[in-house]
Amino acid sequence: MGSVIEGQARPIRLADIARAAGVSHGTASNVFSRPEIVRPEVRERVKAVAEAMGYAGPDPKGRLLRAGKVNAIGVGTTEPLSYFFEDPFARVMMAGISEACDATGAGIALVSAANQEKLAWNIQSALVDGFILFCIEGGSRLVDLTRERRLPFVALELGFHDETISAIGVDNVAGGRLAARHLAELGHRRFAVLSLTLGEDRTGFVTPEMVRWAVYTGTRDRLAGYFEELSRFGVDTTKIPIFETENEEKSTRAGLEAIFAGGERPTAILAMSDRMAMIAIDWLTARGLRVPQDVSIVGFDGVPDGALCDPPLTTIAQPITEIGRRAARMILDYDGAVRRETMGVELIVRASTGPAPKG
Amino acid sequence: MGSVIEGQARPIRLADIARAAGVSHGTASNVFSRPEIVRPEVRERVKAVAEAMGYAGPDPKGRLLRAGKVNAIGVGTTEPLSYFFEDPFARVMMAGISEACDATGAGIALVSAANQEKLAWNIQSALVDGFILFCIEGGSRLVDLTRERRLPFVALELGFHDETISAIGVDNVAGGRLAARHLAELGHRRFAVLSLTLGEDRTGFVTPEMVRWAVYTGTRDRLAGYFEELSRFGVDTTKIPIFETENEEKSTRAGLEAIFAGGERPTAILAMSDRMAMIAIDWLTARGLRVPQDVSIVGFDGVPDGALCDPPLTTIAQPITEIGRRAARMILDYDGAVRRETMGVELIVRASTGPAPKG
DNA sequence: GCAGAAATTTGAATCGATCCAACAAAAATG
DNA sequence: CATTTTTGTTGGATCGATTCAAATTTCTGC
Repeated sequence: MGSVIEGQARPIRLADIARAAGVSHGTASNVFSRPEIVRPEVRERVKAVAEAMGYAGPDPKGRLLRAGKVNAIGVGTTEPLSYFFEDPFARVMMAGISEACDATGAGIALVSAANQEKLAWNIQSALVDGFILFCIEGGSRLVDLTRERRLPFVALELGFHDETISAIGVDNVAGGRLAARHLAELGHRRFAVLSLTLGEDRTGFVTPEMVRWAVYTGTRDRLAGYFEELSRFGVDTTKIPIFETENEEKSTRAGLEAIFAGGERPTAILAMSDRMAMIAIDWLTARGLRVPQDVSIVGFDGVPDGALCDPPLTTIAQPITEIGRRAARMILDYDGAVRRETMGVELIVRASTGPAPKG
Repeated sequence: MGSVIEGQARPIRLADIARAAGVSHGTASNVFSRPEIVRPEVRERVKAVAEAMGYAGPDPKGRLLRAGKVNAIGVGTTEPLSYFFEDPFARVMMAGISEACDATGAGIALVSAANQEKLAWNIQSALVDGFILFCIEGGSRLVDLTRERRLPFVALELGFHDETISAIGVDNVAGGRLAARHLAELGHRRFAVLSLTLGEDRTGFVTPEMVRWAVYTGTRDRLAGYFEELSRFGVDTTKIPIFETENEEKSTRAGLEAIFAGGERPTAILAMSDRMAMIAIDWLTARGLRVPQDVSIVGFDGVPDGALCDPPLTTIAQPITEIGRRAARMILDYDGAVRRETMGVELIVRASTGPAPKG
């Protein structure tokens, strides 16, 4: 009796178990969430009934509403989800985030979406206690969207003027300086810069005017660091070509074409990411230019791949894992305060830089 | 009036907005989830009130309970979370999963935990519509735990006899054969096997007896493939040393030590993962043994790193990305059926294998 | 055998939304 | 102007659990 022909039975709820076992839902609930406070006899009976009826255990959906905390942190980006598993920088960062999450048993929810609209929806409906945002291209939209959720969040890279949001990044000016000084001390005087994006959605040569209006202050600061230091060595920085790329194959190669098309070829390249630096090594080698004998290259980031490529890359290393760990901790230990942390960077000299060629 | 001294205001609910705007909660709900059915005038008023009160939008926790679907798929493993970002095989697999998720706008929740107890809790309380399980070490516990959630799930690698669970993997016997034939045809007659785990938590040499009782039939099948094919070339397979590792640095090196300690050194190594194969190349090179002149090595998996190492790795490539895509699709398009898919593998000849040394 | 303390159990309230049948108002039709 | 249609709004029921004050049962000690 009871259920009739009914083919598809709907899932069993805790209340069904309670009824079948002849106890109140309160008690049934306790059997699962605080078993020690219910009399052993009753506890076993309820468990037996649950087992017999094929109860899957308290549904987290229901629990969640009452409990409030999801115990997971969301990691958002405007790139496709595969970015997290393919980009070397993201991977190291995620490893750091993972570590902090593992330590407290929290989960990680990856949030992204192809188009603007879906992204908004996904951010709005992500079941998380807070967000860590990879603020690359389109970062400001992402931040705006996230802000509306009114959940704690941290931006990776303090790429915004906005002091009201928590962020964690590195001392970009110092990094720029370190890279520039290293090359200048090796005798280089003719430079080119492979730059990350300054504003939204564009690539190509950059004018000083555009630098002034940069949306991404991280990019701007690295440039500032490069130039301040080079000036001290008497280099005329207004002559240095700056090519803005999207930090991937195509636009970086285009940038190199453009840079080497000119008459006065650089002997040293300042790349704002290891990714671009490695693409540059590749491009140069393919053209018969030797690294570092003909052209020296300094990267930025310090991803593990940089140590493995040929020649191994000289770079400005960020404490990527540590940044990830801290970002996760900020969300996990959120106390309502806005935190902005700046981490130090380190010059790692490997084989992609050498003395400037004579003449 | 109303709220008094009260420092910490509790978050605004949709009902609060409805009251403040003088509409029913039904209408307020519609303003956010189906704005087109509410009169523009009312809609704007409610939105204005929401804005003014600092409403964060409908809380997904509430929505979830009613909707039932989370729109996210869980990916579980017994390894720490960083496994997903560091292991090359896992990364390619995740890229495939990501692709399928991106296509439908679903999210990915990473589930793991250091200890047994936490893992159980995390699986039980993961907010997902289904699971994809990385069944490596400790896979059976993971499967048991997941089964209790009574959500759809797919095991990666059909590493279990159990025909009642959905799984997707490759034709391990065929893969084993392909690898073995390739080496045999190059003239090799003395072999050694670097094996993945057969049962739980052990490393060391393996006896035929143990192979018979293998928990992980994937491992067993690869072995079977190796041996069947080698027999056809007249090799006495009972003499081939099989060393079981945990697919990482330490135990693999230990295995190589053990294998090369014997008098009769192999001229060819069958490794059940690219990871082990690459560690082996490293180990051999460090001992002054040339690959492939002195020792040939065939890997298994076909991870991208294999093409980049020195010498580039000959391997049995699995369609890893495709497996990931299909696994995700199985969960996303779940229809209640148990599906078991077996994908083909492919021999990719690169430079880690060559003719057997004379003598 | 009984008062009082301790241990369990109960059931209503709550978490924050969505859904839908019923109703009301406005617009279209005859 | 009465009647049907169309369009919008309402409020109760529901999703599946947890919580907690109050009620009940069991245990102690005398």
